[in-house]
Amino acid sequence: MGGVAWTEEEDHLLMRCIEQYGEGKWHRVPQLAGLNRCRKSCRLRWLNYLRPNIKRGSFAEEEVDLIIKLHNLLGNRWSLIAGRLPGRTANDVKNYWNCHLSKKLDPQQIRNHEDNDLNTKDGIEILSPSQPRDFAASSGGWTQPPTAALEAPSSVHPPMPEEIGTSPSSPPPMLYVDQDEFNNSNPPFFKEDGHVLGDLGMDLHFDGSAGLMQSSNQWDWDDLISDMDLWG
DNA sequence: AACTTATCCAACCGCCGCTAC
DNA sequence: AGTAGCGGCGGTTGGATAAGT
Repeated sequence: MGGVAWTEEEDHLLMRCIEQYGEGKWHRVPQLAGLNRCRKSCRLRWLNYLRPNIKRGSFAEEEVDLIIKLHNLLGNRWSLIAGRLPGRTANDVKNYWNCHLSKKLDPQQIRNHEDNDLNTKDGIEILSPSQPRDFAASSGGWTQPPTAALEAPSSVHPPMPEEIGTSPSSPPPMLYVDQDEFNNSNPPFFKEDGHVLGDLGMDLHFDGSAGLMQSSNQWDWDDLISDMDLWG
């Protein structure tokens, strides 16, 4: 393996420690469990192998399908993708992608898959948010509508979740969308007095002058991006 | 049977954001 | 405001095993 493999005894010690003290406080786990492992190794071993209800074995067809869709939406955000696959870990999903899908699916195949599903829905193109982690610093963020959105108003641009609602000073989440698209759209934009009421417990407001949508409350942007999948 | 190559996947590494001080 | 410590994440590594020659 890539590193020193865990022994049965080590697994036992770790499991007993978690049972006794619970998850979290990983910095204390090696000491509490009497393990000669770093906090990260303990956490990883627990999350990827020892945790209850972990599904092992090959991925079902539906799971693979979902991985492809979610990867299209979320990029390499394996923990988020894994969150939508009960019993699967981020490492599992990542490994599966790297071993199977990234090789078997060339870009054109992935594009075809997207076209058949949710990426071109009612003329609204959902772009993959595969932005760099230092997106805000490198591009100045999206506090102003990006030029591309103005030039291509039919696009909806999901911003990076990291840029949204992560601190009190963060601007509210926004979607840039053309007003005609908004006015003529079927779900996912359920309109009511200028507000957009999806089935996600969100209240989105369309600002026609700015050409953007904005939420009136804090909500999980990752869930929106993921749940767009469910609107199909 | 022996060797080489490809594949799989558990584990490690380095970085990031958050929080407490 | 600056910093250290922490949890968490994604990328990469490398050993085991399967498949091919």
